[in-house]
Amino acid sequence: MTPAGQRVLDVASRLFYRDGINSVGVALVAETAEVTKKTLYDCFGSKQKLVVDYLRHRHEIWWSHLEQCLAEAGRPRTLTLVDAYLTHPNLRINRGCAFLNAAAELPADHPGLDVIRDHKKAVRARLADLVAEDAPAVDSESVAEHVFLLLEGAIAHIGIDDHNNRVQQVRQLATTLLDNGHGDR
Amino acid sequence: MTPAGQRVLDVASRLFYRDGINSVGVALVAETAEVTKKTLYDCFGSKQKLVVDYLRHRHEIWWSHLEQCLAEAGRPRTLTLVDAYLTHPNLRINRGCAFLNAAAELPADHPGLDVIRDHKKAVRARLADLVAEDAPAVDSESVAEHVFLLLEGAIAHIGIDDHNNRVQQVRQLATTLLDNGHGDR
DNA sequence: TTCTTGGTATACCGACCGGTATGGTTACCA
DNA sequence: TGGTAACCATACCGGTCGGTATACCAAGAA
Repeated sequence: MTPAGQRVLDVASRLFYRDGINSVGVALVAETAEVTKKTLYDCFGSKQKLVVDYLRHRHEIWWSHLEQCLAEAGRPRTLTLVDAYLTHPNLRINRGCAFLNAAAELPADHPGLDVIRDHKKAVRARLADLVAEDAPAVDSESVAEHVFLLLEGAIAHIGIDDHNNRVQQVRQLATTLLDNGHGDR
Repeated sequence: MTPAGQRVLDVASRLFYRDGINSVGVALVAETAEVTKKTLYDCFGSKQKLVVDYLRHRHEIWWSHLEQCLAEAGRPRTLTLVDAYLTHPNLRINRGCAFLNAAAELPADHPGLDVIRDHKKAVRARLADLVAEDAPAVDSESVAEHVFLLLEGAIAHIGIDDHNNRVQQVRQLATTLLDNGHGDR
């Protein structure tokens, strides 16, 4: 990817997340990235593809941050995943989940929806791994689903409610779940 | 509200929820409601106000349905609230939560955001009442928050994932929570 | 009977949308 | 030396956006 293309992607990621995909035109993206529309279209071909790349890019940043946190962390690493939502330096999570937000405004046939589904599936699967690792005694699938739902609920509410400590609450709830394994059966 | 105005609001509710607020123009709303744009603007004044009324309308429909379910239900009524998300006849919940979706695409200064916050706060408070009623022994605030997060997570994923039984899972988890009161402290 | 209310139909406005066309400039590389 | 790749600037395209203007019509109330 060329420097200009990288700049476009970075700017698009920031603006799409902050203001919504449909509210941000390609002209604004190009102008903010100090690039001509021609260059933008030479790099991405269409807004649709730019949106897909935005989602993929966002996933990659988040995923590599997660894996790095996991590599450095001690047990239980399930809580490390929860913490990763709070500690991320690059993507400021203050408008909820970029993927849920995108899913809310993209048309039903947009290829970006596949990226969103894959992202959620990946997080959900990684979470199941970690729960199985942390609490082998409990029904890990069920506890993973439980924690996943809590997390999704908390993140969806970031930027809506004022009190952002919901993720912290999820952390505490997850701790209890790992201990006594409730949510099984 | 005049008959034409009512028709506009009904159509707008359906289209805004199905396709997203920013993707639906006032011209399409007017045309679908078999009404002139002039009539639409006589009734609502602006798209912004139409959006606010859409959210309020959606809340009122949902709320009256909930209260009716609660009036007819036996204990525990916490589960009745969960069920209400599944059983609603009028508003087909197949694209996630209308309020979370709207919050994802509205600009930060849109007055509709207040309606969204109020709606969520109301549901959250009603849930706390019901938990206190169903399980007086447990820390009702904490369990209510727990169930609320589960519900929000499940509803946010309707229309993204294929398997829609997440609300059913929440029902089961909530049952367990009411029994043993975990999530407290 | 006149006047207000709630409509109709149509045409228009400026602004913005995603996307394209033309042409020029730099810099590196064979 | 010549060519190609990565950019720049600008202007334009058809279409849609939210919103307004003009003019007409029908029914119920004064």
